[in-house]
Formats: sequence, C-alpha cells, structure tokens
Amino acid sequence: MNKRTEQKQNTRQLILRTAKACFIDKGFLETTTAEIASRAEIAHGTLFLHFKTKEILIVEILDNELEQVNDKIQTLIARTADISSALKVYLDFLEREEDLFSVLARELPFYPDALRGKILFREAIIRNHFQQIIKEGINRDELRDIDPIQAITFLFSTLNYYLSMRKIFREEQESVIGKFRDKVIKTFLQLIEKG
Amino acid sequence: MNKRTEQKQNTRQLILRTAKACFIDKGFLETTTAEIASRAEIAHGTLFLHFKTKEILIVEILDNELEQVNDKIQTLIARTADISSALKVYLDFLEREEDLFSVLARELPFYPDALRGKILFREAIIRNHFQQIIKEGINRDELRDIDPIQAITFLFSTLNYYLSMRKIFREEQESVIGKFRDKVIKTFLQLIEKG
Amino acid sequence: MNKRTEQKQNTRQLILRTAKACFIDKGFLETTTAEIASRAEIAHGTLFLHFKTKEILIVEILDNELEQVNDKIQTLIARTADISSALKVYLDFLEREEDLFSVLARELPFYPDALRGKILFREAIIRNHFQQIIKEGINRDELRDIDPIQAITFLFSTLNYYLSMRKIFREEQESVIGKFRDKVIKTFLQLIEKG
Amino acid sequence: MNKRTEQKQNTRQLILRTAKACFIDKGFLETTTAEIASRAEIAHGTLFLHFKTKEILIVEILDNELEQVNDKIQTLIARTADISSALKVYLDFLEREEDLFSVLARELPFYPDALRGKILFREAIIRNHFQQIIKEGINRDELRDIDPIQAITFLFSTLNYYLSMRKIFREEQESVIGKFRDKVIKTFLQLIEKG
DNA sequence: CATGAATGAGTTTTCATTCAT
DNA sequence: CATGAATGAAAACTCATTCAT
Repeated sequence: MNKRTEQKQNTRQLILRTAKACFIDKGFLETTTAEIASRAEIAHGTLFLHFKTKEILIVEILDNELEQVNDKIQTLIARTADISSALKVYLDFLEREEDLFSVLARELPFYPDALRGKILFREAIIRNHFQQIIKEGINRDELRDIDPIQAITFLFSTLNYYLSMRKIFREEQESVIGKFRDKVIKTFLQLIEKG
Repeated sequence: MNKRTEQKQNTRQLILRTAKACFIDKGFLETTTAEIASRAEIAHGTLFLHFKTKEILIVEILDNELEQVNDKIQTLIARTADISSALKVYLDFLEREEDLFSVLARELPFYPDALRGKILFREAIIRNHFQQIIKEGINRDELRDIDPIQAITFLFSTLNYYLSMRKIFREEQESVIGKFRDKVIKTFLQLIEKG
Repeated sequence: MNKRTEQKQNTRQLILRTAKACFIDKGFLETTTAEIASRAEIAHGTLFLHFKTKEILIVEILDNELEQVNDKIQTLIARTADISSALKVYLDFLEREEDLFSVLARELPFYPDALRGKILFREAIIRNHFQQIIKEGINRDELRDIDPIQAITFLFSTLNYYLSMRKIFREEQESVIGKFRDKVIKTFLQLIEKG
Repeated sequence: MNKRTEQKQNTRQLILRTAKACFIDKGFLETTTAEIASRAEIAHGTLFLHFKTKEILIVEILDNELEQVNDKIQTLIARTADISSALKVYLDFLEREEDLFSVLARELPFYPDALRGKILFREAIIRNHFQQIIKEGINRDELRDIDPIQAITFLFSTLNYYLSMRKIFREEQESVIGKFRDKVIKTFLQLIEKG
C-alpha cells in the first residue's frame, strides 16, 4: 500500500469513527453530513469522495461496527452453553454497547432495505445461538416444549423495546438494560423453564 | 348545522383522511404538509387554517384514531375474562388497524414527548386489562407465578416488533399480525400456562 | 338614519375602537387584520366590508383619532399665551396619550404617504401655535432672536425621539414623557430665553 | 490568499454590498433574503452559507459600516475643539452617509435589542464628544449654563428627525441634511451661545 | 486526493384579501 | 349586510450533493 492509499484509508477510518460518534449522539437520521465533516475536521466534500452518498456511509459504518460487535458477542456467547449464562453475557454486552444499540433499535425500520437486511442477518446469527441453547434445553427436558424461534423473538423484541424507549425508561445517565436486566432474565427463565 | 359549518367539517375531515392516508403511506415524519394539501386538492394555507401546526395535525389524527380504537378494543376485551380470548380479540383488532399501528410502532420514539405520552397512556390501559386477567389466572393457579407486568411487556414488545418490521415480514399485501398471530398466541400461552 | 345604516355605523365604530387598542398594543405594522377581527368579535371578512384594505383602515383610524386629539390639544393650548404654560399643557397631554403617540412616533415613516401627510398636517397646526407664542416672545424681547420654526423643530424632534425610544427609556410602566418632561422644559426654556 | 478564499471573500462582499443597496432602497425590515440573493445573482442558500440568519447579516452590515463610519467621524471630530467646527464636520459626514443613516433613523426602534444597543453605543461615543466640547464652552463662559446632555439630545433628535423624514423633506435626489444643515447649525449655536 | 463554496429544491408557517353562503 | 373558509404568494431557513480550484 503506497502512501496515498494509506492516507486515504486514514481519512476513511476517521470519517467512520466520527460518523459513529455522531450517530450515537443523535442517530443517523438527524445527523447531517456537514456535521460529521466538521466534527472530523475534514472538508464537507471529502466525505463524498469516500462515500458517494450519505446512505452509503450509513451502510458502511454500521456494517463495520456490527461486524466487530458481532465477533465479540459470538466469542463471548460461544463459551456459554446454558441459557442463563448466555443471557447474562448478552445483556452485559448490550449494556456496554447500549449507546449504539438504542439508536439502532429506534432507527432500524428507517434504514435502506439492504442495510436493514445486513443488520438483521447479523442479529440472526446471535438469535440462532440462543435458539440452539434452548433446543438443547428442551431436549434435556429442562425447558418447556416451546418453539425456540418464537421464544427468542419474545426475548429480543423486549430488549429492542427497552432500547428504543431508552429516553423514557432510563433516568439520568443510567443504562436501560442495566435497569431491567434482572427482571427480564428472571421472567424469561421462569417462562421457559419447566416446573 | 348550516352549510358553512358542514363545509368546514368536510374540509377538516378531508384533511384528516388525506393526512392519515399519507401517514400510512410514508409515515408521519416523512409526510410534508404540502403533500397532504396537494393530495387533498386544497391550498397549502388551508391546512394551517384547520390545524395550526403540523404537530397539532399529527396529534389530532392519532388522538382521534386512538380514541376510537381504544374504545373499540376496550369494549371487545372487557367481555373477555380469559387470556386466550382476550389475545384473540386484541390481535384481530390489531390486524384490522395494522396500517396505522405499524407506522406508530416505527415512529413512536420520534414523536414529541406529549404525543408519545398520550399514546403510551392509551396503550397502558389495554396492557392493564391483560395484566388483570393474568393476575386472576395466577390466583386461580392456572398460570405460572410470574410478574404480570413483565409478561405483558414481552407480549406487547413482540407485537410491536412485528408491526415495526412489517415491511420485511409481510409478503404482498398480507398482514403481519395475521401471519404471526397463531404462533404468538400459542407460544405466549405455553409460556405462561402451568404444566 | 335607518336601522341598517345605524348597525353598520356601530360595527364600524367597533372596528375602529378595537383596531386602536391593537395599534396601541403592538403598532399597526405588527397588528394583523385577523387579530383585530377576533378581538372585535366580528368576522374577519366584515372588516374588509367596512375598510377595503388594511391601509384604508389605518388611515381612517388614525385620522379619526388625531382629529379628536387635535381638537382637545388646540382647545387646551389656545388658552395659553406664554411658552412655559403651553409646554406644560402639551407635555401633560402627550403623557396622557403616550401609548398612542409612541407608536405613531415609531411608525410614522412607514405609513402610506397620504396618511403621513395628514398626520404631519395636524401636527403642523400645533407646531404653529408654539411658533406664534415664540414669535410674540421674541417681539416682546423676552426670547432670543431665533427662527421659531427651527426652535420648535428642536423641541418636537426631541419629544418624538423620547416617544419612539420609549421601550428603552422608560422603566416598568412609567411614562417616558413624565420621566423627561422637567428636563426638557427646563432646557428648552433656558435655550430660548434671553439673559 | 488563495483563489478559493479570495472567491469566498468576493461573494461575501458581494452579498454585503448588495444587501446594503437593498437595505438603502427599502430598509432592512422590508428587504427579503430572496431579494438580496436574486439581486446578487447567487443562490438563495448561498446567502445563508455566509450569514446564518438574516439578523446576523443585518448586524454584520451595520456593524461593519458603523465601525468604519465611527472611526472616520471620530478622527474628524477629534481635530475640532470648538462646537461650530465639530458641527460642520459631523453634518458633512452625515450628508455623505445619508442613504444609510436615514434608513437607520427610521428603523432603529424595530431592530433587535442587541443591535439597537450596539448602534446606540456607537452613537453615544459621538454624543459624548459633543458634550465635552459644550462643557468646555460652558467652563470658558462662552456657552450658556445648560445641561450638555440635554442640549445634545435636542441636536441629535433633530438630525434624527430630518433623517427619518427624508422622503418628505428632500426634493429630487437632494440631501436632507444638506438642505437643513445651515439652519440647524445656526439655530443650535444661537441657542447655546451666550449673549 | 482534498477542499469548501455554491447550489436549489424543499421545509413549515403567515396573512391580506376574496367570495360563496 | 355579515360571515368565515379558502386562497396562494410570500417568508426564512436547511441540507445532501456537485465541481472548480
């Protein structure tokens, strides 16, 4: 890689980092390209040199971000074979990345189709892990004989709900997930466990 | 009512109808006042004669709509004392009003505080009804000893999730709620029922 | 005068009264025709039945008002033959009508030519009275040999200045004229008097 | 300075020039941003690139203009120690800048507080200079023992009056100040001088 | 490759005036 | 004669995108 290409990569990464920060602050829908550029201390036009449209930038940034995030969460969850630990690990993770995920939860329906598809695909991998654990639990006769897919939809929808309503539910700078994690885990386990 | 008042009411209703149609098509946030006016074939200024601001128009529509809707659903649900019938009635209802509710599910986090408050208040009344039924079920020892509030959050979050992701989940002009209602009901009942 | 004409006159007077009140509150330039109508509790269109345009209304109202006002002030001033009493009488009068005159002082340059002409004509009559008194004072060798017209321009300009800057100079609901009257009278007399 | 910066400065100056011309023609209050843009042959949006709001543009123009103007007048007046020369210098100056000052005289009461404050502050510096000269004149026993502040208010109010009524008083494209300068100077001197 | 000035279509809202009732 | 709903031409301001430098 020559110097020029390297420099280009640097700028590119700078834009991605800055855009993520803006995104976390106000969501992508309300972030303007001018704002990103000014916060990254680059020219407004430079942004369009790297990303032809605002939409392409959104896609890139979220894809990047979620790839990393997914890697992490998969590594973490892979080590957990029982549903209780998996839940804890996942909610810990969501709590740490809550700034990002609450924006995502709110804005997902407004993203361009392709992007939403990618995000949901990544989510599906995690969902799948939980579904497997549940299936095994059912097979071991520890869990009720429910549709694992549906059960996980209940769980993820609830987390999504809290995340998207973060403004309302959280007080001060507290975490929504932190606030509700114990109740959610407890109830979910009660619901699926036998006896 | 004289002809003038009648005519005014007509225009008002025309605006409300047209705006509702626009909102269902593109959401409240992306619909412009100019678009509503042109689709209603009235002058742009006329819209502001009837509704001082775009926000007031949105509130009016949703408030109107949700009042009717809430009345209906309360009447329907009031007659149901067991959770299974209540679920059926409620999902039937959501299915019929799905066009509106899917927009609402997506956009709720972006509405002005006051409006979001009103909507959530109305929802709370319905949630409460379900919570009561569940409490009674628990007391009669038919349902597991779970936190009714949490259980209902699971249910409503899931419905909200399907509604907000309608574009993705539904095929053709089919209803999302219709598509998932049986699975949702079945799983939810399985989860909360004893034995 | 039949009943219809009488009624029309009533409405006309009502509009004039109400418009004057609005005018005093916010000036004519910032008063809307809709506002006048609503405050008069008549239909917006009725206003245009009596006064074809907003401009015509302004002209009418100020003309009416200033005619009365002028009659009063002429009667009052006519009785005063020395400059000191005339000044006191005039400033007392301005203080009482300050609400109206401060708006006029500010907005006069923006009024339609014909109206401004009428207003200035009325003012000229009063100015003339002062000029006469000064002339006599000069003839009696009590006052310096100055151009009476210019002297009166100095006086009226100053009063106009205080009136137009009322917002800045007056504190609370106090009167600007009241606040400065003694200084103005004292200085003006010092300036024109001999010795 | 590179070509870009230069070009930007050009556009900025073009806007300022054009806006000043518009303002002189119709006043600040009645000039629209669209009009300035079209007269400057730039896009409407470009104007807001250089000046965030119309108010900022007005402030910028007046501040610029008045700074220059004040510097000039202070230099000129500073050299004059007797009231007569100071008056001549000041009126010459007003005559040259009459286009701008007559708009200012009319519109001042309608400007936003901050702007009006700045303008009055600048004026106060000049008023103060005159007051000093008068004080010294009084001390040297050449002028009557009057309140210098009041005397200067009489003078400035009169100039303000002529400026604001320019449309009426001036004939053709003649200057109002030019028309009245001799009379004003003469009368003012007569009024304040002893003997 | 980077810049950032310029664009222009779009946004909500206001208001004097008209005209069918 | 009175009504008041309807009009439509403004108004100030925003923002993703382009292109000459």
